Amino acid sequence: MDDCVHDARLFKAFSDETRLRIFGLLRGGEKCACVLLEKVNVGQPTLSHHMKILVDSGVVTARKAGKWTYYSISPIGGAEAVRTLERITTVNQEPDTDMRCCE
Amino acid sequence: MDDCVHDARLFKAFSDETRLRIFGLLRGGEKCACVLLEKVNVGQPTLSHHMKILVDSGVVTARKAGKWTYYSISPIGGAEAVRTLERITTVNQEPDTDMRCCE
DNA sequence: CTAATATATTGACAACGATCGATATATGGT
DNA sequence: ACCATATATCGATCGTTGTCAATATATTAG
Repeated sequence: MDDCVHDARLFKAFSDETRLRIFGLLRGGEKCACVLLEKVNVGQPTLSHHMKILVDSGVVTARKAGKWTYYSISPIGGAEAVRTLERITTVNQEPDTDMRCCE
Repeated sequence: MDDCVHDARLFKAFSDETRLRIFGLLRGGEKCACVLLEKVNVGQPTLSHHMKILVDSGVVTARKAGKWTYYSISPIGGAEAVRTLERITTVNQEPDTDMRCCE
């Protein structure tokens, strides 16, 4: 039911400004790493580091073609992340009993 | 349209295991800080620190009553976070033009 | 007013993460 | 085989953040 560790790692993928800028580019469709590199203002090893985080958390997929690697948003991974966030932020129907504090 | 800085800060709220455990408790309804303190395994200053982050990012609301402070999930803040994540992970209808790399 | 309780703030510290330069690996062209 | 290009990995650095102990503030009870 609640693996907070897993979910925390998932949302860490979205908690960095550079990675969100990468998402902004990938929203326009699949991109080669070299295109991302010239649009995002980080060095090549740093981009590689970010792409690994995004792929490992399942929200981006990598497709290797020859020398190049193409990245795109995973619709499934994205939808799962959204559903996870919905679950986390949704209040239960019947509230807890006996969870009041002193007073 | 895209303030990555703002969004990154929003998702940082969800990127910590302890804060997700707090959400798990708040899903059962409004809770006093003292109840959260005895359920979550951190010290009082640390809990206070986490609650500040959650309130500042708009996903949790604080209600002060006498000595006690009651926290609950903000349905509006939560829904906004979900919509933000939906936007980020949704691929555009018509792809970018001229964004291919060499080859 | 004083004491007790609830929460917030401060300061310090350790762990983590983003970044870079250097280097390694992989692939295709000549 | 050699070279150029694309991406990954390594090691170091530095800023960020989660944590706690100590202290401050706020509120209620007596």
